[in-house]
Amino acid sequence: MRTKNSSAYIQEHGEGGWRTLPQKAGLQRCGKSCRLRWANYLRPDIKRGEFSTEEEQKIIQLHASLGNRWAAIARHLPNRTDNEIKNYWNTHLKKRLAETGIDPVTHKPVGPSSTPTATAISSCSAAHMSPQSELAQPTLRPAASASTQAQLLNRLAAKLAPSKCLQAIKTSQNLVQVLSTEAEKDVVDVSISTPDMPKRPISSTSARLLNTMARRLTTPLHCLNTLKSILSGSSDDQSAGNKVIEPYHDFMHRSASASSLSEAASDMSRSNAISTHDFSPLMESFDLDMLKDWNGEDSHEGKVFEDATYSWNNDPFIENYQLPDLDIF
DNA sequence: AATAGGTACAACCGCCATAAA
DNA sequence: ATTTATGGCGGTTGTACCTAT
Repeated sequence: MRTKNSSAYIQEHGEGGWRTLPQKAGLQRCGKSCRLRWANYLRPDIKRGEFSTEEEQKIIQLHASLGNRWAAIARHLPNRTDNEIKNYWNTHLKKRLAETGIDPVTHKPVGPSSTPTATAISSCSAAHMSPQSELAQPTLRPAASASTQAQLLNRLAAKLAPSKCLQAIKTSQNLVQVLSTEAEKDVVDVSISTPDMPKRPISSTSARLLNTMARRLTTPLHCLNTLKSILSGSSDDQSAGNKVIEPYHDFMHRSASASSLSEAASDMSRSNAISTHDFSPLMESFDLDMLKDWNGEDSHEGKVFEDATYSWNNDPFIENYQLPDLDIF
């Protein structure tokens, strides 16, 4: 195609009228071909070059929610074309996820059983994490020896959007009873944040809250069930007895409708309420079996998580472990 | 230097939705 | 109500380029 002709024609006459464009521009192409050439290559506002880490993470998150709806994904990445994103997914991201033990279609850990190994969780988490999260490792021990417990929290932290989730936590009567005054203060701090509020303070607060939760909740199982309840908006959680968190539940309900997902996500994004991510794959990957990895690992050796007497309080690792700051988008 | 295999990305194809006739 | 034109979309292919042997 003679690029100069089509570009000049479109810049002079604007987009549209693709059927007549080839004839008027003196091209031996069909209109459809010209439109694609313009949309995917010639358009002057197209961003070229390497995808940033932020863009990569956004694509992964959006793909988990939207699937192969490249045009919808592209709308969240300014100046990137759906074709470019599709190609980048197929040639880079899909492969990278597969290598880290994540099914690129379902975004769940792969393997003979549905139970992810600690390594898979860690890798998955890293694949989904922000640059800050990826770089910020536990201060007390290297990442390679981080416990599954920490990885669970790490992964959760990477997924949580602060405002709505933490507001949900705040409104959870069960948790408010469990959390200390200090923790609740953190929640209040977050709930009054505005869309213009810088990310880092929110993230730090989110991390502090999760750390506090990890310390205060009586057992890992209790914590897990509570978190599952919060994030799923379940109305019949038995162990934690939480009530439905309306705002979050509303989002989940709206997200269930593919046709309205984009609109719902857009609404929630505008209100700084929650990320566009669908948490259901995350929730399904929170398999109780995976908690068994806690047994016999490092400082948890010999402790059985099902044991109701086991408390995270005074656990030296949890006490001192600092979740990395989160990248909220 | 030649070749095979892999990779990246633009382009193509077929299907679908929608608006206009 | 039906047909046609048009544009949008996702899957796939073609090809240039790179790398290893």
